[in-house]
Amino acid sequence: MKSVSEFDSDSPRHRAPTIKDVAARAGVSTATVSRYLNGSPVRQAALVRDAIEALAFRPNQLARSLKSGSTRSIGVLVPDIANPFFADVVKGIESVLRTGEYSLLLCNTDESVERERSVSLTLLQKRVDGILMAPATEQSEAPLILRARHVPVVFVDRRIASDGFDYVLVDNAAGARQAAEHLVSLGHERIALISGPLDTTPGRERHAGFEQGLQACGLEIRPEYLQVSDFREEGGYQAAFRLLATQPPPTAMFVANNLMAIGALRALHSLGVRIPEEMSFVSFDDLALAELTTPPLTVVSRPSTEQGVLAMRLLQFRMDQGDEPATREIVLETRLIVRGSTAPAPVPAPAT
Amino acid sequence: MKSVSEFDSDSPRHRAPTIKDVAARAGVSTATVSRYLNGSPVRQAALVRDAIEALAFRPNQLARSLKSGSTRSIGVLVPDIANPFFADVVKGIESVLRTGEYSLLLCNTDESVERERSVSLTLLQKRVDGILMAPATEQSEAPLILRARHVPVVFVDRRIASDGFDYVLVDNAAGARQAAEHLVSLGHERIALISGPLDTTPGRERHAGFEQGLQACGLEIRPEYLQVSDFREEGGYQAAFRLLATQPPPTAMFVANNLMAIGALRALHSLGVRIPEEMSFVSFDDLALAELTTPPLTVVSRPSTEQGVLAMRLLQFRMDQGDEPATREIVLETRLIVRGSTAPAPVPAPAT
DNA sequence: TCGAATTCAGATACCGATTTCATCCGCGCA
DNA sequence: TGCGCGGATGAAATCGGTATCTGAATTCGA
Repeated sequence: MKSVSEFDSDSPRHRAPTIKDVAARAGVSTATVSRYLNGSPVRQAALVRDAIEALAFRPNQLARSLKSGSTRSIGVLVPDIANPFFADVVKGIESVLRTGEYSLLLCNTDESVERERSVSLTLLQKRVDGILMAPATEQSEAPLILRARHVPVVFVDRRIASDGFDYVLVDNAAGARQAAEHLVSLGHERIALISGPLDTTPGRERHAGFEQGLQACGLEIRPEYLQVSDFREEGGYQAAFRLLATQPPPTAMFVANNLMAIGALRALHSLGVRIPEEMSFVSFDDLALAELTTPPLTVVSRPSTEQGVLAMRLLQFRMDQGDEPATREIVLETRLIVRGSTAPAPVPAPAT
Repeated sequence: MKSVSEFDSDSPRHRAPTIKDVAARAGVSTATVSRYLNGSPVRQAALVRDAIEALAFRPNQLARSLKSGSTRSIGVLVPDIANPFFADVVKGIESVLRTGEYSLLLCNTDESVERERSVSLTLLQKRVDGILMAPATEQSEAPLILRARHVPVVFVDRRIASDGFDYVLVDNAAGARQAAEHLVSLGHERIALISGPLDTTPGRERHAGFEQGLQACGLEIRPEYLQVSDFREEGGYQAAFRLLATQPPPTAMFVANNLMAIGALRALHSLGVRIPEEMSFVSFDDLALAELTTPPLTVVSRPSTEQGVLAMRLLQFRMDQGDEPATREIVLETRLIVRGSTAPAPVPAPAT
């Protein structure tokens, strides 16, 4: 083999230039280049700058992170990025990230604890500086693994059973209660509920809040009017179908999230059920076209993007503070937006 | 200061265990542990396994990546994750990732070339193995920087001016043409267009396709019926308002994406314009509630999630193949879904 | 003009893994 | 019993940066 020293030293085929290449070109040591990069005063600054420019050198963040212990990246675990709510949350997170140099590692968990676990381990290996997550269930163990490793974790929208974590939540119970009271105040008595999984915070709290709201008005939810579903469009579709098959059918329904609401509406639509004449309809979470449907939808709305923003701020704080023991919990307000999909009950209840 | 050697060596306060800790505990060398981790036959396998178990050791991916040159992560650049289309694309990407051990670094570019540039540089420093992006404009320079560094890049939904890249696109022109022909076939002549930015592929192609479609039917778009907007909801709202102020107003409109369509619908709604009696409405991209509005919306639909899946597959291929020169271009079909928001023109055109 | 204080540069250890290379061990066979 | 061989092992180099330590050069005051 002939000598290829020229190739070796001068034109590293596809190799990204390293600090060594810069040092050689500028005629200084790598330590000096490193100092230049980090703002220390360097006499030959001009030479170093030119060398960096000429080679289009970009310091390898991996090497930096390995030494410094900080990767400047955070993990975000959401059940479903195609759910507009979580897309909004992620957008909120992203908008705060932007100010710094952090990156966002996004993971879909598909509501699966198994996947949540494996993804958490991967993030652990990748040494993210912090994690924002909406756990799959309240019994998720992944967060505990993370805490054992002292990775800061902030929960968005959902709790887990064990405490000692930071949270950014919304007042699900109050929102659902408002929805219940609204329906009752319109004279409804045959009221149905399409719930989410009861081992998730929003599922449980919205369910409980709605029942509470009814009970406060002296009503109970009949078993046949209760459908526990899965927060998915298809689940909402099926549930609505089952509800409509009961005799007599309900005159009002509350659907516990946006995707199930879409599914339920599709079902009502396909059965030709008129809203609100035959069925009053309220759901949790606003939807892009909610005010443009006919009738426009009455919903329990909440600040989705803000949930993301606040969660990221909390995580920032947590990452800076290290092991501050006090935990923080932010609970945002929901708002009932009454549009046209709810109306007085068709057969007025007898007055007391 | 007193000696704290016990702390140093025995109870590493918050430090994650390293391969060295495992080696010490198992009484072997780090090389052996490494070999065990990578599947080489090791005599003391049981001891090593126990040590790993006991310490809950997880190899530091940073160190691995530094040595191997592969980070097992890819960057994804989208203009707006809150746009349901891009959320679907990302979900598609994610679903392919899942099979392997890759992670996804998500970046919002907000349609800004400046932000796109800075984010690309960050990803470069993070040494991602590949990048999927929907460039902000066709003149984006970020991809060229990436190519200079030999990072595989696949474009989703949008092109850039320079060639030599892989693409997963949809046939925007055909979709827009179909929309145009559909409106003309209903007898419309006063047809308006709300376009996206013309320096983006979908903006340009849908615009051109729609004009072509009209021209093929012997129609021209009147200047006052043309609004070039920005793919955002607010932009669509404004544009629709301006269109409705013309005299005479158009009897039909085509809106070039989902968010602008929502904005435009809001405007029409607030002005009390009846659809389809006074205005036929078609838009590009399906929407979650599109078939539940009254009337249900006629749209040009396309396989969003599939675009993500295919793009990720292409990137996988590209990352495996290295510097295969041949580029691939996948163009998916659109589909016109005629629902109720388009109807015959109110004043029939005189027959030939 | 000399000595002390201050800067700045270079050599080198280090972060936590992988990998090469030389060594060593046990085993089979003569 | 001795030799050779295959396979497992440990020491050490390496990836690309940062940080410490030491030595040299500069500056300043006396």
